[in-house]
Amino acid sequence: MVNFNAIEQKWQNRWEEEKAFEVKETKKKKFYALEMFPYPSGTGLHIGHAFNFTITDIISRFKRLNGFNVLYPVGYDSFGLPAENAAIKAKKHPKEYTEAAIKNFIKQQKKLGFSYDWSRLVSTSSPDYYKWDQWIFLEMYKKGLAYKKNAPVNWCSKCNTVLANEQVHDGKCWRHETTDVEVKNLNQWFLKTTAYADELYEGIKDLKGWPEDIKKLQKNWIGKSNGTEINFEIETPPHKEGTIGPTTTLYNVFTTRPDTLYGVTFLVISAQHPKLMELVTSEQENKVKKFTKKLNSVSAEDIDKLEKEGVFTGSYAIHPLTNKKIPVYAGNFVLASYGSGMVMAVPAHDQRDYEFAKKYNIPIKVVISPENKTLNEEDMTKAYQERGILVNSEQFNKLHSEKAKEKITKYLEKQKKGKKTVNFRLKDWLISRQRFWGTPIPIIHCEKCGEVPDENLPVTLPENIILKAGKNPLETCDDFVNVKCPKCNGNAKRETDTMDTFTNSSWYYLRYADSTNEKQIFDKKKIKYWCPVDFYIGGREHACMHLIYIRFYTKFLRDLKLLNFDEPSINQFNQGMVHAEDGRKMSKSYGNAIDPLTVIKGSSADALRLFLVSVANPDKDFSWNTRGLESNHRFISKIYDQFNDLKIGESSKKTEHRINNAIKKVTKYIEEIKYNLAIIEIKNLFNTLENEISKKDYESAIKLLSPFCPHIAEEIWEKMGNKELLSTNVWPKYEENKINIELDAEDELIFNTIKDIQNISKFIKSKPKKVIISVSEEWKYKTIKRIKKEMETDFEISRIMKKVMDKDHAKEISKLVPQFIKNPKKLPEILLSQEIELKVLQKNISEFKDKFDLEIEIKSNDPKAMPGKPAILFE
RNA sequence: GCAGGUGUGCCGGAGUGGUCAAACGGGAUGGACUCAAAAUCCAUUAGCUUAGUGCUUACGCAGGUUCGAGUCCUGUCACCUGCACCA
Repeated sequence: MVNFNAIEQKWQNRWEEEKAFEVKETKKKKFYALEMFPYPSGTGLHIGHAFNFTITDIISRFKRLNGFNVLYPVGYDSFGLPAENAAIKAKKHPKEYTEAAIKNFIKQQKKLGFSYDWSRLVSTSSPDYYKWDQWIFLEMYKKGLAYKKNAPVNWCSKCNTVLANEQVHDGKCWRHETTDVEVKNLNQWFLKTTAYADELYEGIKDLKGWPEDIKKLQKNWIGKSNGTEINFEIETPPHKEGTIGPTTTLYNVFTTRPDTLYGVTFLVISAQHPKLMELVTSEQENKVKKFTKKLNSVSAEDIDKLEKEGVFTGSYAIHPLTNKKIPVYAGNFVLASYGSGMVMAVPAHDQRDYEFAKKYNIPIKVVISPENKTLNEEDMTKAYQERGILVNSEQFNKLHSEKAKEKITKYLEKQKKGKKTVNFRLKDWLISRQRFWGTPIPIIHCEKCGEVPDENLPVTLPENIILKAGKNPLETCDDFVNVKCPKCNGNAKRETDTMDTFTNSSWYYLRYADSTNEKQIFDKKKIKYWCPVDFYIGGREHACMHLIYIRFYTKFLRDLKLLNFDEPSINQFNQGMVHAEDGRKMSKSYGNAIDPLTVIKGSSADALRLFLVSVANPDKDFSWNTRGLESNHRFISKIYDQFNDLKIGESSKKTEHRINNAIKKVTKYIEEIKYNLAIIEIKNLFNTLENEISKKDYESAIKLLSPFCPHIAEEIWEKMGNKELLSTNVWPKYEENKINIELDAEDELIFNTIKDIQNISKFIKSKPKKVIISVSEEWKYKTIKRIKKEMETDFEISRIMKKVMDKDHAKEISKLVPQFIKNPKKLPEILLSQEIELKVLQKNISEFKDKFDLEIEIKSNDPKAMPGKPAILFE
């Protein structure tokens, strides 16, 4: 028995000793392969990680062999809630917990044989790293891109703390099953992602190497819409304590359908709108308060799952064009954060508004009519949301919607009652977290000077502290909180919010290029050489958050003149999800999780790697399957055994063809990240290898295998007498002239004919002495006939004959079928292969004789032969 | 609710307009080898069949485009994923 684990250990040690994958800037062309760095959870590496890293390692090894200077770094996104929770439970500092987890991760990653440059390791919870997070924050702060404002959070009154969405279960606190989670407004830090919204949106179309679905998701997420901002005057009721009478205030609403302006019969303000209460009359106050309270008991996430509901505020707005009074409602379906948090409602032409109007008996007014029809309010059962011709719209009647949009907007602009505007769905990024295990925000609050940036970086997390459940521990840590103001040296308090961990992961790819720089965030020259990332691989779930944040940071740092490119990565790849054998999500709670290390112990790292990428295209989900793993392990053992029996000498023409063809195909498939198809080629190659082969050809075969199974490949490579590492050798080149498809056709033909003879032998139950193979004309021209028939029905040749054959065969066949002379290049491959079959059949009579010890005769153009297939007759 | 995706033989999955009853793998059945098993190798694995590169029915369901659809379009159903404090 071969001990694969020992072989793997041997090569992992060699790679490490020789620093085989450590890189420096050189004159060579670079390739930067990056996987989304993991959160080092206490439970260690799972199969999903192994899958992600294997995909990236394969492309890294492939590019390295192809002469690229490959940067393939490794690191850990080590701040975060789970470490904090675990630390609370274990009464330890999260740092301790995190360091142990990272150590475990490193061990596991090494066992899988990834070709990382370990010297560049980055861990975001280390002050050397988060110092630069704070630095970026301050740069943003200086530019007005980091600011504070009120925002809702989930709040548990028992814990007296903010809850993450994850800690809210069915509207209750995760630790207090009977306590409703409240929505509370806190003053929090934001990054102004909206400042780059337009560039983030418009830049999507230039992301040529990104998958279409990710681009679509981002587009919808950023949600650029062109529309019109319309000013509505609202009569504000007298304030309760105030003595002033009713006043009018201007409120803006955003709409993409200004053409429906005359159909507005009410306004709806978001129930979460900060100024909502200013609009509420004393008569309506109780009702409104009751309504908002009901909403507050629901977690923010669930609000849009509620039925569309609302309540009248008591106030009326003035329609800007008709000057009519229209009621203002507070509603649960209007987003406070989109546009101005208030919408104009056109029940006749918007389904949500329609339902709302029906519910509260608000009038419906048709202003858009389908082209040859009239709409009637009474007959409507749902809103007419399509474009059409304007009616009931005074001077704009008879205009088409699109034209009317323009005209109405222009008219409003003239009247100073509105303007053309662009709106984004993208919100500013709330980065404040009321937690301990994150990057401290480097701001000091001084009573005299106000907010003062703390330039004395890094602002580090306190170390001698035991975390407790509940309140943010930083708040109670006096040493951390009480500081002197950097400006006036008076007493001041440090900001206790920490940053969202997504800030850490928004620029880590840059730090890898210069991970140990203490003086600056990175050396611009190094960045210029290594960045942007050539291949960025990770899960699809990051499409809308991480992948937007990383683009945002990139653009910001570019504007600081630190980068000379606009986008973080050239190519993006998203691997599928790994499901357990039972089809469910792999998870500890289901008890169906698979530990990669256990798998390796039972078979080999190479088998695991091979299996992970052989089942399906890596961008598809796939299910774990123990049998599949075993069969891959067997394949590896087989190669190893096969090598021992192999005679290194001369390759036959067939072997040369196979090897060169395999090089061509495997290279193409790896480049397209179609590893599953590459592996099929590799397996076919090894399975059909003849036992004598030239050294060069066999080495090529091993090289093809090496990105997938680097350990066994190195081992065989060494046994062949090579002293240098295979991992840093050169990828084989194929020779086109050695590829000869006729050899494949020959194989197939021989194989089929043998099969036929066997079958017929069985049928006649006796061994014949002579076999006559007769071929009909019809067999040869069967396909031509079909095409002719198709031509009779006015059929376009060029469309069907996409598969082009080479000139020589085209000529031959064009002699037979004059119609094709016009377009000989466009003959289908079907014809080609059958012509070859005929030739090869004749060429290989001798081979049949040897195999079967019988006489074989071939009759061409036999009128008696069956159409469709060469007939085989026995005597 | 909004957005994105997926649906193929017993199973996992290739496949993007014609060489498709469908690559490759797994399972199952039969056979070879063996005292036996494992491993390995070969065959079969939609139905019918006069045994033919034959016919019929098949790529979620219902329509459509086309000479031709697993592949394109429309509708529909089912499932999966994301939705801004998990990372």
